Amino acid sequence: MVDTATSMMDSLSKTIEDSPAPIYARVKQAICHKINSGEWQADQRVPSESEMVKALSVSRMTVNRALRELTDEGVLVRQQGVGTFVAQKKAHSALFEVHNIADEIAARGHTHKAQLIEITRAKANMEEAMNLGVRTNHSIFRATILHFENELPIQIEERVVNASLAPDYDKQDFQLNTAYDYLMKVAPMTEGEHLVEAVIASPKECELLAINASEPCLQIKRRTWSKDKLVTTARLLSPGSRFQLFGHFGR
Amino acid sequence: MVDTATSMMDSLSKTIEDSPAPIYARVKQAICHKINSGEWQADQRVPSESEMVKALSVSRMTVNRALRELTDEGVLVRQQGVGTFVAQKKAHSALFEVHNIADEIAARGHTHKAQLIEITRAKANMEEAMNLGVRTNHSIFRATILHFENELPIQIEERVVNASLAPDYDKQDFQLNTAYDYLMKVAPMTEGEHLVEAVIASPKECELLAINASEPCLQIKRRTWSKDKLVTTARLLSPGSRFQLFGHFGR
DNA sequence: GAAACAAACTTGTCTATACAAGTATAATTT
DNA sequence: AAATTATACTTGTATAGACAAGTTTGTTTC
Repeated sequence: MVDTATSMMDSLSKTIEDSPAPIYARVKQAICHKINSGEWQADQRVPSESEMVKALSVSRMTVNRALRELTDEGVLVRQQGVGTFVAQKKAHSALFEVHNIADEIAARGHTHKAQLIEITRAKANMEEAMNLGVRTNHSIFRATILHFENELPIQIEERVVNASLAPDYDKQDFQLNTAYDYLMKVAPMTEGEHLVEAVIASPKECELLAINASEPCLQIKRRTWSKDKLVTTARLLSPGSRFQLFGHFGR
Repeated sequence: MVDTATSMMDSLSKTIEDSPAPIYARVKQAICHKINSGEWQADQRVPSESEMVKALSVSRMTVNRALRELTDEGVLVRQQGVGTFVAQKKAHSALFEVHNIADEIAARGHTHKAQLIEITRAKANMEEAMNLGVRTNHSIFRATILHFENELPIQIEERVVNASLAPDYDKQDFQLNTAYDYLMKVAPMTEGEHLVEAVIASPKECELLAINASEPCLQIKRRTWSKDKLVTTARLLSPGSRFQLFGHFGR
């Protein structure tokens, strides 16, 4: 319906005004806003690429990139020759909920203790910069913390924090694990990802964890964002015999 | 190094010849082949976009799309002004969203194969009954499947299925992995939970996975519900060196 | 030798245009 | 009215060129 399409496009073009982000990202944002607000319903046809090109005065490649990325992200569904439609919300979406390890241990009725192995303020090397999405030599904190549950070492935490976003990170009391609370306060977690694998710990790590060299360990690499900013990367290493990871998805 | 780059590009351009797939997809494939074969190592710099444009006689937009998509998939790491590098780990299996392992492997551009080790219809013993939320002696299927990625064993799947909810489970073609599709059809997944830990495989499992006895393995125990019914429990075992688990939360 | 500056290289993004392939709609023929 | 054909619309993909922004390398100056 022409009137409806015009109306959709008119408000869509209003939505993407005034932002320093790339145009393709703003188009994505505007579309998501339409969907999240309920204005565009599941299975509803989205304006065609050429309609968006006209309404937004941008190139088709830019519109195409926005729509394609939203399709990859499961927000939209496209079919060649037919059109683009709002995807139905998936029945399940699995998440790790990221918890404060102290709270997890307390929830088990056990006692948590943290031992700060080291913390330094430094300039990010190239790898750290890439992992944190900052420039090389950007100011960071590097911290290594050993966590105990009922006096038993349960996890080595190696963390790199963007010092710009958490300037007083090194002033926290790591024995009370206030560092976690501090991070949540200055840069509330909005997004994260984890990579989990089974590894063998290095000799030094075996010593810290009080395990022998052949014991398998669970390694979790986690990156955490606040809004669009990558706040911290962490590598968590736990003996397989003492640590499990639980996840739940669905209702 | 010019010679090395020329060599890289020469063989890259040979790799992408003769395929009906879109050019951007062929470029992706060729790059993945270089990486998976070990010819391009982690952290190694990949030829620049303009080098690839020249060597492959394709447009920069086409190359850019291939590199960008591989970056999104975790295969490559890019930094503006610096270059494109091979990422340190393979594209990882998305967990906690439950996917068909065959689809995950195909999405990486690899070949999946499944070998049915055994399947039997049986009466649930007490432990199986408890795990499935059914009565002891309830009718179940027990299946053990060995999954391969590019001819390399990557995972042992031990599964127990509630036969009432999936009566034709044993009639599926496990080499084509239609069992997964069948389960999704008769009992669509609405809820699940996972328990992940690092373990050492048994000698028999080491043999199936073609690993030595000291290699750490990732074990995932998963329970899956359809509506309020527990459909299946699975134990997935993968060598740490070949398998990672990825999770994402937030937007 | 160090610092400052310029040049070159690299990725990020955008525009315009074109053709391929698939589908829906409109027009024509029977 | 039904079938067939043509047209229009839509997404998929590709090319060429341009400018912005970031980084590295080379040159010049002190």
